[in-house]
Amino acid sequence: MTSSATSTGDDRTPLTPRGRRTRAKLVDAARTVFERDGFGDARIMDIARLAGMSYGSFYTYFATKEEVFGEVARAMQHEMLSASADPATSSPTDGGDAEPPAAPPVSVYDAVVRANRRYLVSYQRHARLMAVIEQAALRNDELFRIRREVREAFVDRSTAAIARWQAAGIADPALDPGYAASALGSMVDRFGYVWFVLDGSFEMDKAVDTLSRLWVQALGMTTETRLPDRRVAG
Amino acid sequence: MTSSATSTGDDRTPLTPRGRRTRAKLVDAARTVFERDGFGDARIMDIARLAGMSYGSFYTYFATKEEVFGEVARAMQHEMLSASADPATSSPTDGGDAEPPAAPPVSVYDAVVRANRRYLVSYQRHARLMAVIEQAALRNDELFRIRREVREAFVDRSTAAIARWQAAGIADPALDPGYAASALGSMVDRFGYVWFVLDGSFEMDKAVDTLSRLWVQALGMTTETRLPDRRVAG
Amino acid sequence: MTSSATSTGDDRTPLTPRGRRTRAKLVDAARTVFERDGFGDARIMDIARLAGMSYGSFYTYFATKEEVFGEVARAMQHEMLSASADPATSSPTDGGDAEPPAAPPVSVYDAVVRANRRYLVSYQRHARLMAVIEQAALRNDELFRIRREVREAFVDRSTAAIARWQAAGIADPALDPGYAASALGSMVDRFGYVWFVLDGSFEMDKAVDTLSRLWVQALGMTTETRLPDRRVAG
Amino acid sequence: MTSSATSTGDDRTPLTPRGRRTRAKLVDAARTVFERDGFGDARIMDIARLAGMSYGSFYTYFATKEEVFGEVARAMQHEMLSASADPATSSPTDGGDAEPPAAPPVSVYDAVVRANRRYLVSYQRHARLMAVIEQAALRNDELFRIRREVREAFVDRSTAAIARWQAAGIADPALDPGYAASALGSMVDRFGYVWFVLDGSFEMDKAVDTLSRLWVQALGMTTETRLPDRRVAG
DNA sequence: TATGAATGAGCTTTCATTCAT
DNA sequence: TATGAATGAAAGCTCATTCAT
Repeated sequence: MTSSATSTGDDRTPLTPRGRRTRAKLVDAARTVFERDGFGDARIMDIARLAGMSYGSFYTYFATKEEVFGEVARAMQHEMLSASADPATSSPTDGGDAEPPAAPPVSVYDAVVRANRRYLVSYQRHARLMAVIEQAALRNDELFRIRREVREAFVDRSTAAIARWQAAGIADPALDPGYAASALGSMVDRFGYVWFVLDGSFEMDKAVDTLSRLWVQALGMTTETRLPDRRVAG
Repeated sequence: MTSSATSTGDDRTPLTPRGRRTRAKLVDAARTVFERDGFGDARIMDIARLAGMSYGSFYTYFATKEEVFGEVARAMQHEMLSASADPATSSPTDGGDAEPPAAPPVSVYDAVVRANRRYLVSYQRHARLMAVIEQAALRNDELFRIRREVREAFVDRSTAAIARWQAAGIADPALDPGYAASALGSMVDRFGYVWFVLDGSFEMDKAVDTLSRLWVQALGMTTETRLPDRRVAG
Repeated sequence: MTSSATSTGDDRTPLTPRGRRTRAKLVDAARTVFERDGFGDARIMDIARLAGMSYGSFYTYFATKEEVFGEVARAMQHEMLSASADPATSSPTDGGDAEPPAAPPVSVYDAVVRANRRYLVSYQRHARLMAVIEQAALRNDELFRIRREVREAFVDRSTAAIARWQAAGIADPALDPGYAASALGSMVDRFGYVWFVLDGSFEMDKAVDTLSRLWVQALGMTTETRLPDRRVAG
Repeated sequence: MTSSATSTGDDRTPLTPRGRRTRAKLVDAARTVFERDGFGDARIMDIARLAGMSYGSFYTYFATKEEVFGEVARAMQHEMLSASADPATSSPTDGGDAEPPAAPPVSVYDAVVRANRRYLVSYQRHARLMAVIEQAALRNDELFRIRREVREAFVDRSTAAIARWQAAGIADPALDPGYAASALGSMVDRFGYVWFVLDGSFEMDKAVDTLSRLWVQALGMTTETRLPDRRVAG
């Protein structure tokens, strides 16, 4: 259980539509079971039973529990990643899938509000599973690596934005952009955890406003500070 | 008569000094093993062996694996709690055990710096175990309760401080103190996790400075803002 | 009307030429897999895959793994049996399929040399499979019976020859023909096993010469002893 | 199942007399079960049940089925090896354990008779297990190596004896001693197999006499040929 | 016929916990 | 108390065989 969550090389790819349906059912069921029980306590039999089949069928599609978990985890990480674009890099064309086109933000605060709301909404949907992945990553090298990469992708975007704002003279120049990005990213991330996993009681609009206000003020800006012109900063 | 043993109803409570020593060895060993392997993968046999005894002896002192884990967890939470006093409530008399007496902070920033440094230093020592407890808490009601209580103790102190600062007119009155305290507490907490558990590479002085600066600025203060007079606020 | 299918009661008997070809492919593949993995570790799936078909198809032709193994075993025993004719009973007309007609042997030694060479050459081709059958025969009554019958056919031929040579006054009369035939048959048989299965290093001509020399001398003859007239002995 | 039958490094050596007794019971039971079912079909549960305990206890003493099999196999190989001393190397002092001191053999035939009888008696006791080991050796490298070493020890002794007899002018100089030793060893070995495993019907005295007579005559000697003086040959 | 998905008996192995000494 | 042997519930995984298409 220490090294890898990838396929063993046995070709278990289903060949027929029926097989694909069955496999999808298993992945769905696996997600539910992992959310409920965590990785270690999840039972293959529970997954199969929830998917409405005998446990032997699980092995028609996956060699190990790790394998199906890796699939569930990768799918979720991808969703989280695409669901949250950093305000500094977001542009009118890269909005999320189902989101209605909105007017581009003019203030830093507006941009941060949008990003934080998206992140928290996404977190709400995935909270339990993220906690489970977090756990599992501590004992599985591949998951650990994925976990770090995802985080770094997030933080790198913020780091660049902060540096840009410092260059534009609107953010506190005394702050190290990397440290600050990591800290502020942690703030939102952990707030989501406390809220949705530890069952804190918060209200969405107020949470988004508070986090966003803290975010911009922490960097030495106000809720009125306007976004700098990207063409100048880039 | 050195072995003045006090009898209790619980027959697993060690009565003699020798028993107490043996029990302490087991708790130490358990902590090491839980840190290394997590709760689920920790084996009683490893704990007993590390404590230098046969694993049958474990059951002389603890009824189950959960029991010893609870003890390890409680001990750690206590250490964490006492090691980190909120800057707003800290006074010259409630400093940590071995800490040299320092001049009382005059600025909010100084107070926050002290608290954050203490928290991070403490986190460094307990990082792995905290991650393990976090994990276990998701599946164990008592641990979950402990976890929330500790967090609330932290947050409550910060909440009170923020409210006080708002009342004193030095902190942004638009912020909900509870939300802000939770968010900023999350920031420091999660930063520690990223640093010490996910192996981020940071440097202590810079980390403390950045977190503290973000903290006070987020609340609408500066690194120069002076602490209000407690006698007025209380 | 090329597919003149004859119907039988056994619904697994292939009726069409195409079916017969498919079946033959399975038997070939089975032999390869049994040689490589033994009976217990051979997997139906490997057999089917090697035969170039889905493993469900296997059951169109064979009801069980035992069944296909029995077929492979019987085919091999037949090959071994026909490949090695005892020197005493061989005549110019019963030579193997592809063997060029040779002058009939005049000495016992010549006849034994021919038989032993044929046996060893045949053994070389079948060594692994024979070992596998030997193994399986210990747990399967039918295979066990086949195994004994084949052995007895060999030994009976030698027994008769030795008795004839004793009657002709050229072989040691103190020997029991049955015991001697069994012992000398064992010698050649086991030599083949050691050579081809246990990977002993021998050289064909020298091995044949040594075994044949030992064989005739053991019976009290020399490499010069001439074959008696069959008409007299018969 | 392909590589090794050695211990895993976990120390499962029993520490108390009770443990040693239990372990011995398991080894005995394992031998019985392996003889009856072969290696592949032997069930840990059957072994434990026959030893009169729960199957969990098996794992107190052995990590795997391979491990206990290796122990059974090694014990048997050792018994076989010590039970059969080659006539050429046997001296009045190295007789078997329980054998009454006998007058030293004066003829080659006498010496061969003794060795063959001992070998067959020993084979009779171990026949089934030897067959099982033979099988298992084909799929386990360590057993395969042991198997070859034991065989080579046997054959080397005979090879040396034959060479000595050739030097002394009493054995056929046309024979390669190594080939001849391997062939004649195979003869006795396989005869035992046919007799005791395939249930041939033979009678001990006659079998020993026949094999011994064939042995000496095959080498160009008679039942009267006297042993050469070892001091001269050595 | 051919396919490949579905099934579940059957096995190995782990390890928390109990118990006899 | 301390020891370490004994126990068996639980789980993972394999693969021969059945079955729907």
